[in-house]
Amino acid sequence: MREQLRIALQTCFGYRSFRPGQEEVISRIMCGESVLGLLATGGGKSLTFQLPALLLPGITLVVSPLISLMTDQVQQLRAQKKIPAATLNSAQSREEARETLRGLEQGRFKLLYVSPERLQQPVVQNVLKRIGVSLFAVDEAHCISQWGHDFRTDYLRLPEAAKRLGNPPVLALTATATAEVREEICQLFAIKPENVVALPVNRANIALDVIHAEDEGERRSLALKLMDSLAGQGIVYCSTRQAVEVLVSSYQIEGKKRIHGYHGGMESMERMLVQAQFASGELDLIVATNAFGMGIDKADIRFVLHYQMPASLEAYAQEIGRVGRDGKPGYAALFAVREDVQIHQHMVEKEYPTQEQVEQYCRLLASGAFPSPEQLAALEISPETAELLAFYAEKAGARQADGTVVRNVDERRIARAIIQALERRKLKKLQKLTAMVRFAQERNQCLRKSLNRYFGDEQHSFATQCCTYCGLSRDAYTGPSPGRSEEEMPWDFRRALARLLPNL
DNA sequence: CGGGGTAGCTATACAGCTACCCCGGTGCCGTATT
Repeated sequence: MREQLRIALQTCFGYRSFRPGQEEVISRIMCGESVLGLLATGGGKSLTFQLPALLLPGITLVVSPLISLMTDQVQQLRAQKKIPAATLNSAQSREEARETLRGLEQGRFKLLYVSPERLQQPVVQNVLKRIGVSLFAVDEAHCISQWGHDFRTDYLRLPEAAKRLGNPPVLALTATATAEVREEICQLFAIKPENVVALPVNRANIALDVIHAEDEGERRSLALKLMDSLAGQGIVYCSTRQAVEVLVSSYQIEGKKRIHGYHGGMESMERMLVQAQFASGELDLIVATNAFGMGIDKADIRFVLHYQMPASLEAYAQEIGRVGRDGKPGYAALFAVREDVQIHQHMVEKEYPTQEQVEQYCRLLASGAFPSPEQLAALEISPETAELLAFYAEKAGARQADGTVVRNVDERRIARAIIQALERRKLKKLQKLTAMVRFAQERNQCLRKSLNRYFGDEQHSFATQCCTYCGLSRDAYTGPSPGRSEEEMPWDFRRALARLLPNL
């Protein structure tokens, strides 16, 4: 079989050999096993379901978190004309979606990309059931633990969907997962421990730096200097949209590089444009919230700065992991200011409903139906929170198969179950935050070891430089970057304006 | 909790200060609306 796979790889994709981990994953899938693949992004993750898609009889379903990821991949596949692929999502017109469904029924596709939300729709499930799903792939599977438990609960309904589709083998793929997240994914999809294919977490070519600053002012001047002096293209992560806007404006006053902000509050067209400009090298610096990341398939990003601390070491690892995929030296610096923990604490607090809100919600359930939008608004429960409450209420047995509420539901028991589930999640989030804080406040332990150990990796080798505490020369990463020329009119104009009107 | 914006005061400076208020991340989907 190994030989067959190699031939398929050569003839269909034009590669002579597999990259680390790929063959391992694919051969197990072809044996009908469910697999969890922990492969570095850019390491050819998508090939591990694209190749089986060609060899397996029915259709391969790919659950993907972002519309942009789905359209990108489908376009690429169509351009290569190797694999007939399609996607279903809300960016399409009704007509397009109908056409895709028709094509599916006629067996015109081998690969279908969908969001977890779309997969919940009965129409979609029925069509898939009829044509037969041979492989159920979940791309960026860390989203299950990262988002599933709070604002995208449909992620947690994936195992149920797989069951309804006749239990095809599942391939869950991600780049970063702690032992705990691995366990959760394995349990959800009944993946055997021996079918976890993991590559080392350690990124030997990235130097890890932590820069302690007393206050916001000191941090800002240090960061602005660093942004200007580091060589190559880079990303600066902030934890709020406001911080992004402010940092971009202050950089533009004196900074020399081509820079742009990026966050979820921007128009989707602008976001696409900015990402494309960064990819093509027309921008040197992106200042972003955690919205910027997935789907960035750029090998030569030279540095990532964390202007503020992220909410977990998972997020941190994912974000610095975008540096140096080409294997050349890269640099990651985290600015540590004590107060940064507050914003994350606030978000965790805000995210979950109060005990009283849960009780009132359950009282409404007891009256025989899921609360209406008006009732939810009266309780000051956001639509996202309502979704979360409905999910946990269902899990506690408050919902019947037809979608209505169970008669004479025990409101107290349901409320208790929901509150417990929410408390558990909240505690987990706070523990992750604590681990992140500990890492940021570290004053002598090797950062590489701390980070790798968090993910259960004991391999700590490094290529050029290790970390702040093992000794690090920042000068090694400075140098000229493409930058913008001084004569460039629009930029000079903008700079002059910024000087005059710093608040614009 | 803390950063940033703004109103308002002082009192003559094309500001500086304080007190106060507001807001804070990640994305599907579908329906109503511009």
